[in-house]
Amino acid sequence: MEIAKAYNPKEAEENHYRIWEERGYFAPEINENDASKPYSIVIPPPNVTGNLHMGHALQHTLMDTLVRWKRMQGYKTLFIVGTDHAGISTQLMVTRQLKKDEHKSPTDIGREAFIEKVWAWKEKYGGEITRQIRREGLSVDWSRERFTMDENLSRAVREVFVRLYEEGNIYRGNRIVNWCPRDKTVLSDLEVKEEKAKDGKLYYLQYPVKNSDEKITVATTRPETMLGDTAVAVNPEDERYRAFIGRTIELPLVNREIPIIADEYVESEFGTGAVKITPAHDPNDYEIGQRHDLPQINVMNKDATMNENTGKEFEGLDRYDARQLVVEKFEELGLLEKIDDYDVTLPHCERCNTVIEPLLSEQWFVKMDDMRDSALDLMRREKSPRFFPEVPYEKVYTTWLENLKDWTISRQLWWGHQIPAWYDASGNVFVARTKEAAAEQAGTSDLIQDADVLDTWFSSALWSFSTLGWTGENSGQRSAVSGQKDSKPSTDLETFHPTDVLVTGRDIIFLWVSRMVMTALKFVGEKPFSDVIIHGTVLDKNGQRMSKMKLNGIDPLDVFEKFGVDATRMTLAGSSTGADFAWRDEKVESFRNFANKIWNATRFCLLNSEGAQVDYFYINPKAEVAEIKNLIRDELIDDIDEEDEEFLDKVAPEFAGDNPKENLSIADRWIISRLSKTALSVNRALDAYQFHEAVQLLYHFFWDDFCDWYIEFVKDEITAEEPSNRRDAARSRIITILEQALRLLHPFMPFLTEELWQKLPAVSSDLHNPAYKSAEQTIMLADFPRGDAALIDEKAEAEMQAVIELISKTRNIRAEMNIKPSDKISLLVSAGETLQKVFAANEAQILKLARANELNLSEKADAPKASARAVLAGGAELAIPLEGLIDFQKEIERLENQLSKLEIEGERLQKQLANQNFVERAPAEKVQEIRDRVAEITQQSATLRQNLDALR
RNA sequence: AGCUGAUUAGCUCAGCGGAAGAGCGUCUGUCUUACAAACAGAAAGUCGAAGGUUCGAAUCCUUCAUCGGCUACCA
Repeated sequence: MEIAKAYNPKEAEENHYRIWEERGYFAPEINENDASKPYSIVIPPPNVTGNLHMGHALQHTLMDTLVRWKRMQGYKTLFIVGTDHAGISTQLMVTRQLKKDEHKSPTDIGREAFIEKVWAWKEKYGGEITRQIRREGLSVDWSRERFTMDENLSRAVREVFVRLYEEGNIYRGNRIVNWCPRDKTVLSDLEVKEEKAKDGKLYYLQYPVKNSDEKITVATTRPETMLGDTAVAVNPEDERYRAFIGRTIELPLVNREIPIIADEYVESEFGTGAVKITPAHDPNDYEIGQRHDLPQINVMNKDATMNENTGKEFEGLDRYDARQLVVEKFEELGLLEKIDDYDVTLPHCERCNTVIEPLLSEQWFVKMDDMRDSALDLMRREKSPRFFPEVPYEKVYTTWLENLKDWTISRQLWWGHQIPAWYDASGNVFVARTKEAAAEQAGTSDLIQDADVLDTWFSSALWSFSTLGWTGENSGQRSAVSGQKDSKPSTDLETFHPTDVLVTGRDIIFLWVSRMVMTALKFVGEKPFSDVIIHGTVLDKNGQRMSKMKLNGIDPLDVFEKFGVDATRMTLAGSSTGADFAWRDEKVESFRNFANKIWNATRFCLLNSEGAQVDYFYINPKAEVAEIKNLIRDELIDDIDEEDEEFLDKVAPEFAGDNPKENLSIADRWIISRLSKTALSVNRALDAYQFHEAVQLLYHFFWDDFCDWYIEFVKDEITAEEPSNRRDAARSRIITILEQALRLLHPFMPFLTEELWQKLPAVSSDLHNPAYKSAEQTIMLADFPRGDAALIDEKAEAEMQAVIELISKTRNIRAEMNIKPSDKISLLVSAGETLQKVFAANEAQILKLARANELNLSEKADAPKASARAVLAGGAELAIPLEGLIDFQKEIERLENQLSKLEIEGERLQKQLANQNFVERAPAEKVQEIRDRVAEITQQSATLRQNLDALR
């Protein structure tokens, strides 16, 4: 068989995905077993305009690993993929494009034409992210791909909006909101991020008090807002200002008389203790304004220029120019007391980084109280969803919910779900599922739809169920949208909701996770997912966050190119769950090397595979006997008495036993035991979402146990030139173990494992999980090894350990005594009867791996003085005669070194045993364990001392 | 300001009550018939500091230090 000397990831990555997809392996329908339990994950929908970054690659890897693992276990798996229309980002991008290509703004071409442009743009560029998802190897069901603006999902949005409105949980209100002057839209609190201003200043302005020479100084960071001041507030307890309360300020520049009021909100210690109040431009001032019934004077336009309320000098000026001018004017008037440097953090638009202007505006809001309570209730009652890691995210989630405020959902954009509200000529509002329904309510079709669209996260909040056909399209059954309370949910929704686990970053716990919980509870009546995995952040190699600004981002596609997708996936899955980690190419490199190791181990097996086949009974012969017994018993049908059973016991092994499957060597039983333990542990680790642990287990099983020891141990047998049953059995055994290992690795390394698995002799769909019997052969559908506890063989492991120790200590002596690799040596080993047998059984391997030409076993070896020595476990001793080669002084040092290490350990343990409290309180096994170890140390030390004496 | 997380070998990180691990790097050998992207061997850490709980602490508690994250406020 031709097989390349090194693994080339590209080939495997190009070949298999298309086949997997075409043959429908990703769709749940591939599962033929009606009794299969469902397992579902919805992908957090990336922005349709987006490109894959490391955060995606990480969460995608984790999700795909889980889905592939569960699919192989026979679950009916659905991995839902889709994209988000990402209102602001997409609109920004298309606007930029429009400007570049046609030198036009959206308003130049009008709403309808603009939206057409966005759709066209989406068709053209929106596929990028989905191509990248294919590149990652994600086993998502493309036949169910969704987009948040699909008709069905849009219907779900309107349905939810109308229902919330009808019960009074959506309302319109005039409030202080976060306004982005550049995008000219309102933003929710979560779309605003706080950033330190570069050179913040605190301006001290003096306001003259009417009918006096006195002035009150107020401090402000935004002097331009003084044009909209309608009061000055002080703390009622503040002695300094008590006399001023109730008097009047003559507001400079605008010549308006405003009152001096008292309010608890004002902190006397801060600034001057007197605060200018601008109810239309500050949330706190707004509150104070409400309490004192102050007028609200809006002084800004939507683009943050000053408006007509500010007078001729200011009108039309940008907010920062206005600020400058206000300060100058105050200076001219002699009313500018001082300007201090001041650290101030300002809200910025998450998308365009413009400084947010708080202003008063009419918007749509969702009242969250009821939904919030049910989410909190779910957590309290069922501790659901379960967060991984639980600390700190459960608390983060809960605390946020407890302090939840109403959600601003309208956006002054064109790209998105237009709000299903219509106005008649006199401004009455009609909220309905369709324009027709609104017209019916209104009694006229002369209606204008609300121009605003909904927050992108409004549709994302419904993702867990809107993608599964909540509006009825997948079922042929009646739609949930008909408005009839008794309508039934669709099949996908019934089967796959709630989903099993959500994998996401911590930045959207509030934006998305919590809202999905709330909407699913309300509209489906159940939680959207059981578990939430919060993964860490991938940082750059200096531990900094990756960002476009800093240009320190690492493009996953570059990494795929350089090291392969599988190596990248292993790197990502191998990072500790939930913890941030610094990206290092060296890490991927080591997994690239691992992939190559797997490739070459397989290559070795394949180069020696004539006469071999994958057959699980080679590593579990008892299972074959049991199966044959079952087959015969089934044939006999009628009552089977004890005699028959005895007969079966005798006959069955003969049917199975015409080959040497039963003749397992110590090394065979050892590797089978290791394999079983590994499989058990990998399953356990994945159950607990401990991906990195599973990765470590697989890495070390494959490289250390399988490659470094097992292959070396059976190499001679497998490469024997003469064909024989024995050789075929050995070849079948190793290839069967390899095949099991490939299955275990597949969820992490899908491409490599499929590529190699397909090359193995006699693989077929017989190896599939029973749920996929009629599918064409693929490792994707192979049964995931559960690990058989009955195949764990502690005796074989201990015996193999003794052999490994003998070889290792020999190698150690060779290296330390500078014995040339080509020089053969003799091994004199003294050991008890049992160990002698073990060593004898592995003589050939010991000689080969230790580069020795002689293994001399005895109860008590009579080694020449000129020998290098080592003590072994179980009271055994190794001596290597080195006449003429040995440096006695050096050998003495070696032995003294060993002795001192043992003595240090021995002393520590002795001390522990001397402690009455320890012996009485520690578990008996622990105490025994230490006693055993002390006994061994004592024996080994004695031997070493004897050897030393002999040398001196 | 509040709440959180981290601090373990030169680097990146596991381990989270029974006594120190990995990968990379370093040093020494080696083309030993799958793999030099490899093989064999070795060196390297009073587990941030100080107290406490415990028979026993890297692991639990308290305080401190340094570095992150989140939330809120900021006239």
